[in-house]
Amino acid sequence: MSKTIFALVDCNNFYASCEKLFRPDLTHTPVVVLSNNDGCVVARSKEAKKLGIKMGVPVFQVRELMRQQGVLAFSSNYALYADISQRVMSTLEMLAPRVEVYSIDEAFLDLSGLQQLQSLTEFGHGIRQRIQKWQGISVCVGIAPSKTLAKLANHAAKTWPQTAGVVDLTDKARQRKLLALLPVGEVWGIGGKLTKRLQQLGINTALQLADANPNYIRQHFSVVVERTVRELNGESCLALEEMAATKKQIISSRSFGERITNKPQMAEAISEYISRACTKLRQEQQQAKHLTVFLRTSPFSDKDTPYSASKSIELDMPGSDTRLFLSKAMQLLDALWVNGHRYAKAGVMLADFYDPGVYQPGLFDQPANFEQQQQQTAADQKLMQLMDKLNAKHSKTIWFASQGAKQEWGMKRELLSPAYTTNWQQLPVAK
DNA sequence: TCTGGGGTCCTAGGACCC
DNA sequence: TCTGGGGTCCTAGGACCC
Repeated sequence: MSKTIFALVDCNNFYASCEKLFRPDLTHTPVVVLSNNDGCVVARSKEAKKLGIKMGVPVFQVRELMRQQGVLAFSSNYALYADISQRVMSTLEMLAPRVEVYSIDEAFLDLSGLQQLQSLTEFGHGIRQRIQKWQGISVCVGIAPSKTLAKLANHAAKTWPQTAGVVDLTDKARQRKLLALLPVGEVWGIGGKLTKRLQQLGINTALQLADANPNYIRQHFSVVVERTVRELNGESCLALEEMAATKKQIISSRSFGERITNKPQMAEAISEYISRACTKLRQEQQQAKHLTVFLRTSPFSDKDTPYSASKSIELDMPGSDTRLFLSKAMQLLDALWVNGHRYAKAGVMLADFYDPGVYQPGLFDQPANFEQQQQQTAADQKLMQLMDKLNAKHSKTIWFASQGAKQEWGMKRELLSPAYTTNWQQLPVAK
């Protein structure tokens, strides 16, 4: 049995690259992509990075710089990114036998056994060339005996141009050389808080973390960090997961384009979120028994009195019918709503999932109700299926009146690019 | 004036039981 | 008056990721 080898393939500046795909005129223009409501910078082209625009900054803080430097901004266009992502992932699936789609712009590949047949570095370059040619997206490839090391190898491939976008970190000496160069905060799973605590113990580099005693780390931190230490030493603790795990919760929430101060508008927003969450729930072919609704004012404002509240409810039986969750959510909203606040955000969460038909009623539930409920459920399911089918073609073909037609509180997306690949009306035109 | 959204996993501590 | 200890389950909150 040969040793496991992972590759991490990660798209470079993914959202910004997607925006440039159909705009050859922007090849050398600095481009940023904004979060919902055009609030923060969530992606930057390499030109924008060079200008010092940081990931996650609020747009208003860099607006002047962007104007001076001619940086072009786009609202996030998830329909486009998801479509390009799918194409990249299918290409990877042709090139490697086992692929784990880790996020919209990253995938882990299992390269075990490949070493006997060809050079891993060459294989990495093959991936880069193919995706560049077929999708027009540039990727970097990191190769190593554990996922955590593959992440670092990828980081190295992105950081140092002389690697030409591929780093093979299967060699132990090479691993240690790279680890010594990297601050501990660059390690996958080590965030800001852990970095601080580790530094207090004199652990500043990735190599120092790798050389720490796993038991000591477990005592002072957790099993998670202990696993990271082992992974840094080339011991694979995190397996490749090809099958997407079934979700345990579904959240739908948004910041409002404008603050909400009246309850009917809030009811519209909550209805919209319930509708999205239930659609997702049915896509997952699951039923939920738990519902949470939450509202809050802006945590950044110092003139608004802060208010943040959530309430939950357990249904008698798990379900996926939008109407059922709508009526429960409105009850929760009645209990949560307080007049006089300027609400900035709200959302709903579904949890406690069951496969349809497997829920065991409790000892004291009324069996008589179940038969009735089940008959009703069959009809309800048909209705929901029909609705999902209609909305799958063109979202918002039909919707519940409570969601509101105008949605004045809705997201700001003033800088949206066309849906080049997912809408016939907006296909790119070759001139 | 303007600050994203959607997830997962782990731990600590309380409630409860025997 | 004296007032154990161990186990389980659940929840809230913290930390991380992209």
